[in-house]
Parts: sequence; structure tokens; C-alpha cells
Amino acid sequence: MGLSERKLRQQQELKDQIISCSREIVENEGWAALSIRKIADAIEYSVPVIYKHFENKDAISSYFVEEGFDKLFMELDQQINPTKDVSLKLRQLAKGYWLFAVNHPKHYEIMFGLGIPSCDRINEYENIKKVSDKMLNLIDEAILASGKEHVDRYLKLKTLWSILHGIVAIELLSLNTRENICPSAVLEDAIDGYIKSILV
Amino acid sequence: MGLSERKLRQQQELKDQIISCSREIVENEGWAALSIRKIADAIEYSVPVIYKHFENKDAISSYFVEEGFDKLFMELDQQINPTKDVSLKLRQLAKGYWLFAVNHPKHYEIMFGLGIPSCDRINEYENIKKVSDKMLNLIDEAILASGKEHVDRYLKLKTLWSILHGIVAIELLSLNTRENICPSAVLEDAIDGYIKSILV
DNA sequence: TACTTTTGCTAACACTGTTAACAAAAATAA
DNA sequence: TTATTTTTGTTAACAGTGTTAGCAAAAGTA
Repeated sequence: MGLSERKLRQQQELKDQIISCSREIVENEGWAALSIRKIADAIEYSVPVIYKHFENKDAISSYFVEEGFDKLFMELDQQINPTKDVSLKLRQLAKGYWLFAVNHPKHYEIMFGLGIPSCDRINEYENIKKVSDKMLNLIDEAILASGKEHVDRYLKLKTLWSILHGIVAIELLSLNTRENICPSAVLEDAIDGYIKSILV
Repeated sequence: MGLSERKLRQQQELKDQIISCSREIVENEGWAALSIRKIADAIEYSVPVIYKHFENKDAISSYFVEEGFDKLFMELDQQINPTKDVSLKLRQLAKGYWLFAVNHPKHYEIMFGLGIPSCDRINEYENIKKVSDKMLNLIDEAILASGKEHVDRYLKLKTLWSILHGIVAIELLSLNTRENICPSAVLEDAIDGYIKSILV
């Protein structure tokens, strides 16, 4: 018959171990250092055991992509104060995006790390929709406030996301200056222009 | 004594062959498919010969990064009409940046493909300065025209570059829609906001 | 106890970048 | 021309990578 409760729990524990070991390797040594054999060593099992829990190595990365978008969503949610006016909320969203990237650079790297694989399949992920919906909410509010109902909300979403990603990619990942943890001047500058482009 | 003229020429030819074979592999199969052994097969020499011309595989990628920044510079130069007003020239610069990315996506990928390696060493490249100088020229002109001399030109450079990169990364590399070859609506939208943030 | 399923292992395959050691060819010196 | 040195290019190995087939031992079931 089906597997016993205990076995299912043990399997889940093993999967969790694979995830947490992977996390540690990536945090300490970067994505390039993550290998199936290294994970196997860490969990003290042989290599094929990994493949019982993840179809392949890509599936492990994908897990962190999903987790990343979830964390991003929560960070945005935490930063945005619904009672404030839309202009400030857009700034808060930008700050949240920035904070997520700064605090979870490895996640950001694999989520958007165009490196080669992940961006092709960016539409395959679930949690990404939660994030874009959150952005769209604010954009709709801004469009409404500006009275310019003809503005394309999806265009504005793409523009906003592009600006945020560009800043993070250039400033955070290029120059490894972990100094300016607070939202950078570049971010303020770019978001100013963006807000003007809707509200003014 | 020194190597004969003929030998030097033959060596250069071999190096050129390594480059052109690498280019072909990357164009057809992507960066992930580029391997030393594959290059060796293509040039019909054994593996260690490659290492006579390039210190390691990274050096081959770096060659294309340099080449890429050179091509980018030339594209910007071609698009910008010096006789026009600064607002239009900024739009032309953006168009040039976009066109380069669309026409040389593999170059763009390795230049900015944060994948892992290249962005760390973005300051090590020579040609990048030519590009940023070109951007700074226009920014200075715009600042002068606006009368706002207190504006930080390097902040504006970073903001501009971030916006351009963000758009290219999100729109070009994520969704592989080669349909909209012309500067995208997102680009227009974002650049509008940027220009306003200086000139208005 | 006998049988079946699950579990986890070893060992291999086909790759990767890189390099040491060596043979053949070419250039130079006697 | 012959002997010596230098250059050139090879094979073969090392230490990795992702992935999987085949098998033995342990666990669960009849």
C-alpha cells in the first residue's frame, strides 16, 4: 500500500536537508560551486539519492527561484504601507525590491541571472505572478490618480520592472560594494523619473 | 632569435581561427556549449594548442567582451547625430544600445550576463570607458541645457545605464520574442522618464 | 518463513578545464 | 652536412561535472 507516515516524514526531512545543504554551499561558495556530489557528501548519502528528490540539478535551482519570488513578494508586502499615497508606495515598492536583492543576492542571481537558463523559463514560475500583481495594483492606482486612463498598465509594469532590475543588476551584482545597503541614489533617481512619467 | 614573419602570421591566423570557431559555436549553440575540446576539433588541432593562444577559457570569453564593448561603442556612434538637440540624441543613444543588444545578443549575454563571472571584472575592460564617456558627453550636454549644474553626472550615468540594461535584460533575454526589433515601447517609456528627470 | 518492494550503493558513461611528459618537426650552430 | 637546440603539437592523465544502469541489502508484506 501507500508509504507509511513515518517514511513520508523521513523523505521530506531528507529533501529539506538537500535544500538546506544546497543553500549553505551557494551562500558560501556561489552557484558555480554547487554540485550534486557536494550535496551528496553534505547529506551523507550517495549521489543517486539526490535524484529521488529532484529530477535533476536544474530542479534544485528552480526551487530557489520559486522561494526567491516568494521572499520578494513578502518583502514588497512588508515595505508598502497601504494607507500612504501612491507616489510614496511606489517608492516603498522600489525600496522593498532593492532590500530583497541586497539581502538575498544569491536568490536574485539565480532568479534573474540571465546567465543562460533561468530567464527563458521565467514565465513557468508560479510566485512571479504574485509579485507582478502587486506591482500592477500600484500602477493602476497611479494611473487612476493621474487621470490618464489611456496609459497601458502592462507597459508601465514592464518599464518599472526593467528599471528596478537594471539598477540591481548594475549596482549590486557588478560592483560588489556592500556598503550602501540602503536604497541607492540611483534607485531614487530612476524611480523619480518613473513616477513623473505617470503622475506628471 | 625572434620568430620569423611567416610564423607570426601563421600564429595569428590560428588565433583568428580559434576566435571564429568559438564565435560560430556560441552563435549556434550558446555559451554553455562552448568547450575547449569543441574548439580544438573545429580548428583540427589538439587541445593544448588552444592554451598557446589563450591563457584559459575565460580569456576567450573576455575577448568577446572586449569586442562587444567596441561594437557597442560603434553602434552608439552611428546612431547619434551630433547636430540634433540633446533630448533626441539621448533617444538615439538608447536606440543604439537597444540595437546592439538585439543584433548581438550573445555578446550582450557575456558582457553583462552576470551569470557569475563577467560583471565582477567589468572594470577591467578597456573599451567600456569609451562607451561610458560617450554617455557622459550627452549627460553633460543635457545638464548644461537644463541649467541644473548641481546634478551629479555620474549618478545620471549610472541611472541611464541601469535603465538601458534593465530593459534589455528583461525584454530581450527573458522573452525570446525577436519580433519587435525596433526600439521597444518600454525603452521609449523609460527614456522619457529619464530625460524628464534631467531636463524638466 | 518466503516473497516483494523499497532503499541506497558502486561503478560506469560522457562530458568539462587544465597540464605534465614526450615525440616529431623545424630552425640554428658547428 | 651533421649535431644541437628550439619550437610545435601530441597523447594521456588528473580532477572535476551531471546522470543513470545494475545490483545488494534492508524493510515491509503475505
